Amino acid sequence: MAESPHLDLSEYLPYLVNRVGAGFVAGYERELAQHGVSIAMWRVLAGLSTGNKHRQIDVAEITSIDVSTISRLITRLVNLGLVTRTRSDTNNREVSVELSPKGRALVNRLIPHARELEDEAVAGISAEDLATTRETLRRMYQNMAAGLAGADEQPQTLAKSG
Amino acid sequence: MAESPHLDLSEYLPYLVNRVGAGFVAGYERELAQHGVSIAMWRVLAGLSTGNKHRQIDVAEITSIDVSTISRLITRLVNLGLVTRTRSDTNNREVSVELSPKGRALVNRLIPHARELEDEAVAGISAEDLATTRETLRRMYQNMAAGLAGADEQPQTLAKSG
DNA sequence: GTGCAACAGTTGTAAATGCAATATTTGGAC
DNA sequence: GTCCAAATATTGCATTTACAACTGTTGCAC
Repeated sequence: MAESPHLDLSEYLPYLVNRVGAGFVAGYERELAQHGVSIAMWRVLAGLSTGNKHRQIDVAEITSIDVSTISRLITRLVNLGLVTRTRSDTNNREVSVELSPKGRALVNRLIPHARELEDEAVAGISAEDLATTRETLRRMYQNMAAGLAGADEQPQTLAKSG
Repeated sequence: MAESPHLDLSEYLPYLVNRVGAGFVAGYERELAQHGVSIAMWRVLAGLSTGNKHRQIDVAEITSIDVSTISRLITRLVNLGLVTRTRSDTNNREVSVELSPKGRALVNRLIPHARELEDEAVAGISAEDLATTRETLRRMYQNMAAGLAGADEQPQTLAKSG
């Protein structure tokens, strides 16, 4: 008779990671609500604040949110005046999504709170350990992206909520 | 005129963490589907596999899933025969949730795959860095739990999806 | 040029989720 | 004992989400 396998959650990375992720969400949600945006919207805005123009498919990749959800989120953000959506000049099936001045201003107001959220979470942890953790998380992501791309079919982005 | 604040996502922990979390979800989803369970169900089963009996509120805390969602999830798991739900002997408003033998067997079958998922994600990363990362994630979680409990009201668990 | 597969985005639909309201039970305070 | 607030679970309901189907566009192969 084989031994029963056992999973120690306090050592299991998917558990540790997702639990901290949920903590970040819970911690930032109320702040965002005061500014009239959801976590998902914030993710889109934060994604748009980096780099230049983005297609919706790029935003989906950056945020790990499904393209159909991105489509609807962008519609709402456009209606809120935070984002502009224009047909790409070069490619007529693509769309160019950008922060509007109002959206940029909102992001600028939110970023300090985002920093604060991170600072509170890492209180008492050494800069060295944090650097190691960041690098490890980046490498884990690379490993998973490679693994998903290689696995049978399903060559696309590793999306799916967060 | 104040400078525009800027958020470098590749260094921002909430981003790095949630992106890896989404990667784990994407990577494990298909495996779980073959066994007829969703990610949320797996989280509940994994939570129940540790320790002894659990009330639903305990499961909610462990899994970072809302109590109302847990209530419905448990109902489905009971219907699948994977879990038993009985009124607690000692306290009649509580419920005792346990893995059934069938549920235990399923968890035992799933755990090796869960390990594999983790192993693939950490390929090429030193044991030392992983230990640091695990410990850092635990400490971040503690910090956030403390922060949320202290903040104004809202003394409960830092739940909310994952 | 034509045809066709891949790409980008949108929309329909069913399922999952969270919040608020509710019911029930418990454990003091008095 | 009675009363009342807190704890636990469930249910109603509106929102969010993902998957699949669909439309339109592009870029090749020929």
